[in-house]
Amino acid sequence: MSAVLQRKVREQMDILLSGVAEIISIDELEAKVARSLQTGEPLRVKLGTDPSRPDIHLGHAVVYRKLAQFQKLGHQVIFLIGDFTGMVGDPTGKSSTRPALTREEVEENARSFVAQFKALLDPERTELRFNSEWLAKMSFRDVIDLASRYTVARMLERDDFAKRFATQRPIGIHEFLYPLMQGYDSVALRADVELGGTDQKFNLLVGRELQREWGQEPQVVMMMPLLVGLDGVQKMSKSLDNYVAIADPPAVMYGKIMSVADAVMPMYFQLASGLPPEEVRRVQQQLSEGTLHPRDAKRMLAKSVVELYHGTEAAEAAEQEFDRVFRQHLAPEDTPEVQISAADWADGHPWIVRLLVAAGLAGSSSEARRLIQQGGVRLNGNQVTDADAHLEIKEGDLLQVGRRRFARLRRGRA
RNA sequence: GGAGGGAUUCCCGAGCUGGUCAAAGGGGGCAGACUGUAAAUCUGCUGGCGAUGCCUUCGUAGGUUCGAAUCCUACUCCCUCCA
Repeated sequence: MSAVLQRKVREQMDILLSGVAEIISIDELEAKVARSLQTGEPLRVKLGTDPSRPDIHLGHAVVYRKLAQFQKLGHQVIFLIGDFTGMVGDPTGKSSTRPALTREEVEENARSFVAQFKALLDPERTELRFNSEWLAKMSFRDVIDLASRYTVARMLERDDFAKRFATQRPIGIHEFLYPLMQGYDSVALRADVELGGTDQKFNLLVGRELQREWGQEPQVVMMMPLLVGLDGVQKMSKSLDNYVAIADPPAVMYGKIMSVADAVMPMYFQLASGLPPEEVRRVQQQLSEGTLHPRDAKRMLAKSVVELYHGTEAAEAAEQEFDRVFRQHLAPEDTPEVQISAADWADGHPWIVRLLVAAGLAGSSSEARRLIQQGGVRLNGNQVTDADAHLEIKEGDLLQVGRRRFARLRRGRA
């Protein structure tokens, strides 16, 4: 290997290995990168995704950003939508079966994915594929052939299967097919590298085995750390509602990140912020030394993440808005206006309970009463204490429940 | 194929010798205090209704009873064990 080539390989490897949780194997990746540089043939880098949930959150983004690095280095990235896989229960989940999607839904979700990852990947240079392309064509004979390439013993190496088998909980035969399908995707795509979270290890490795069976060079598998959710305990997921979607509007995104547990801030800086590694290290050090207030660190974090997806201007606006609402306890700039019907308006002297329900700040009059009793209701900043009160209101009055739910009152026509 | 266990309010889960059960406890959520926006902690609330009472809820449909989440019958759905 020439010195020049060696240096180029080194450069790519430095970038590609940053932030990676585990890779199998470094040597194989280095060899592939070197060969790619020599032949000018880009590496084929695969990322599979579940199409049933088209919301990309910061946890996914960790992997997407790694994919983007490959793309920037000139490699061919393949965004695989597992539309066929979606019909089988995913054993990684809590044995909940994924819904089968219609053709239309799949296509719509695909568009949604592209729209979302535009902030990270260049759609023009991204190969978008669906695994039904090859899986739907397989006959039962083909499936048997595929199944014959793997053994039950090896399947049971998978942690989830092993546990369920040991505790005599059911394992559907079809669940064995799931890793096989994902692995076969790598064969069909002739993947050089497959990316995934650390929880995907088993499936990713099956891809290597199957590629060997089909006479291909096994893919390198690169696993990214799983980002914990906002609660700082469980992994980020939509169903746990502890996620930040990359499509979240700036203000929402900023607010969510400000609510992240302090303990996981360093991890967020590392995996989710757009800040360079040196900067991240500096912040982490200052935090541990106590020279940087955690709140200020979190502000930096929130701003940098919003900046990544929405730009500097939006990030600054989000920060100002946040300070306004949460530090100064003022109503947000864009306080939602609600139309109060004439009946509920009651000539400017509505029953407060009714008003709260009409404004959408309480789900029922019982709830409205409770909120008042607990001292959580304010009209123009004045606490309302009497649930039977008929208060005087006028256009533009501000009704507030709790610390952050506001409504600007407007008189409706009807 | 055989034997048995269970379905309770947003979730988990008591209650099931019939009334005192809108139903314990925990979780989640909401509100209040504290604060850094938090987290942790503490307190309260958590079916509906212009309400010291009334209405609807305990898998579904019937029945017994003055009265049923609690007893009986049928049905539906889950689960465990044996084969």
